[in-house]
Amino acid sequence: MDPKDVFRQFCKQNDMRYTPERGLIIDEIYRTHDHFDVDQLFLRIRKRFPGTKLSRASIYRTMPLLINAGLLRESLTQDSRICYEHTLGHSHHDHLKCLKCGKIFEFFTEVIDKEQEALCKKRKFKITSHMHVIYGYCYKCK
Amino acid sequence: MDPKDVFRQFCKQNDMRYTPERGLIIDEIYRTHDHFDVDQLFLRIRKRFPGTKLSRASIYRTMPLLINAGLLRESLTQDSRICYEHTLGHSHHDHLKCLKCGKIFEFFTEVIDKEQEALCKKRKFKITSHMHVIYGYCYKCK
DNA sequence: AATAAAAATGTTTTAGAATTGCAATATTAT
DNA sequence: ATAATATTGCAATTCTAAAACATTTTTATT
Repeated sequence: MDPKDVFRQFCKQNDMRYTPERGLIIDEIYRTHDHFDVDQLFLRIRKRFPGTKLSRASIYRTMPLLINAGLLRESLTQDSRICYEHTLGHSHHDHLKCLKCGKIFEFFTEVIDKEQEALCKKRKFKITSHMHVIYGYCYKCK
Repeated sequence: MDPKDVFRQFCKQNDMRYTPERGLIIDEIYRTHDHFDVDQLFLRIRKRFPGTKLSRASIYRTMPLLINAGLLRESLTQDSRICYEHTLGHSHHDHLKCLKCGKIFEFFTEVIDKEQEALCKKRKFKITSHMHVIYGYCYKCK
């Protein structure tokens, strides 16, 4: 399903407007599978569409909307900036982060996932999301 | 082993001074098992010892020292503030965080720990630390 | 004990990301 | 077309964390 359609739907349901700026933001977010922060996204859009004058403020204001719409989630924070990654068609995963080169690798294991669920069930804790990051050195840097 | 002794040792080894302020900070950190951020710690010390005039700056400067000394680690970030928890006598664990009441629960499972190690071995990734937080609603709030 | 050298402290600034206020603009509904 | 309302961009503000710097405290040496 197209993320922009999802957001159009979401806008209708919440008395919000699907604007060109928001469309632009979603476009750029879904153009790649990379993690990004607000400033990087801003610069990427600038570069691709030198004519537009989309402001950082709009991006800041749009992020929580996209999160609520289920299109985006906060990912692992780098250098004190909040990082995001899109969720549609991007299967669930967690991260390995190299402390030397800064590179981020994704991982997923059934075992951990199942164990998480079992654990929460036992504790009567209703999971909505989670964050799991392993820090260390990648095969190149260690 | 007493955390203050550990830090005294650490100071000796690194040409640093064990000052009353640092002692005060360690005392307060080890008085409870709670997670805390710099401001909370500052206020706690203020309250307990109204006479002292320890500054936030000193606490900010002391945190990395305690981390290097192995007494403290960064824990889960709340509301954009860095949170810490002491490590001595506080066995390794991860966190469940309730999105409603804000309460933090600790958990540990052998299975997840082992799986992490296996996964990193396979990928030739050398682990130094990790962060694993599950968000959701606790048994009281859901 | 007195003094010099070094480290740590508190106060005040600064840096930077994120948020907000507000006037201007764009969109929607009538 | 017009009124009502949401969204935008800019500028100003907030807030945490980190310096700068002069002062105080501690240590080492005599």
